[in-house]
Amino acid sequence: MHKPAFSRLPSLPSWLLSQTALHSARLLTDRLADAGARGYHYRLLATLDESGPSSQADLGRRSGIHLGDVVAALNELESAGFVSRSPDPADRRRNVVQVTDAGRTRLAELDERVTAVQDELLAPLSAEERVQLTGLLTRLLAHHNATP
Amino acid sequence: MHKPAFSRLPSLPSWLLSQTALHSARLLTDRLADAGARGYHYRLLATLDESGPSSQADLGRRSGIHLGDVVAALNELESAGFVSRSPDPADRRRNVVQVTDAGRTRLAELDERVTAVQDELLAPLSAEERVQLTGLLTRLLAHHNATP
DNA sequence: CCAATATCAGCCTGACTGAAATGG
DNA sequence: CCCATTTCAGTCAGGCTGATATTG
Repeated sequence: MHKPAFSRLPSLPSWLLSQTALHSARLLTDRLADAGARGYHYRLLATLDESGPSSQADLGRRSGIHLGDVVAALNELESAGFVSRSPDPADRRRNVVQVTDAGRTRLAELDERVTAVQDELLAPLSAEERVQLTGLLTRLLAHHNATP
Repeated sequence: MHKPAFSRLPSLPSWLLSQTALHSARLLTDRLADAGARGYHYRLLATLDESGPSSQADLGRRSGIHLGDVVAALNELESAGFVSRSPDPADRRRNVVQVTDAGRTRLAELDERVTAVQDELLAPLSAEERVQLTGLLTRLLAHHNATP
């Protein structure tokens, strides 16, 4: 027989990763969309909150979002009043991007949703298993980020 | 201080999943592209090889590829001579899709590449850790596939 | 002259939706 | 009449590239 007793896709680690990541992304996108936000908005607000006022280029590097996308997402965040852009007096090529008070409130709101998603995502795993999983994934990520 | 000592993104399971899946997808896409193939081609050939001649609708269900995309990918596979479409005599709405001999050779070639990618992907993990990881991911996937 | 910045326009993949035509 | 099938057209998000103008 040339027919294997298993299907290969569901047993491939690359498949498992892509499928679980897809479920995860759906959960996240949906929860954020419920609040009228996208993934980029959360990532930018979180990065901005953690590293303080930055130029757009720095923001892109730290958040891992490409500059073109940073521009578009910041336009949206600025329209909603969650960030402010002002020219840097020290370097007039730059915009200094800052989180507003409304932006901090927004971030807290999104943080809650993101945390809820983590719990939904890992629901079938025990606390120890969650630590195992994040540990293994962290090592994989470190390895592949180190060797491009 | 309102600034946490960690950045939250790298510690979120959903982030770890999406990033490792991204690396994985890049590895896979690149290796397949080296042979002039895409992910859909491999998935369709593998599904076809495992479940035998099928209608396009069945193929889509089994491989998890949407019908519109099945059509496009089959067009490509048929042009390359890896699959053949013929009208089903029993139900003339259907196309029966079959793998050709060239298609089986092609699948073997792609299978090798896919296997190599798994090894590259899991390089930093020991054999036991690989089993751990696939086990945890399999449980996550089963859970989320069961509760849509 | 060169480097960095900000912006805009567009490509590609994968997942997904809707409409239309045809045959059972 | 209803339903399944096939096909095409198009949406959307994320990741990515290239060109341009401006400033240092």
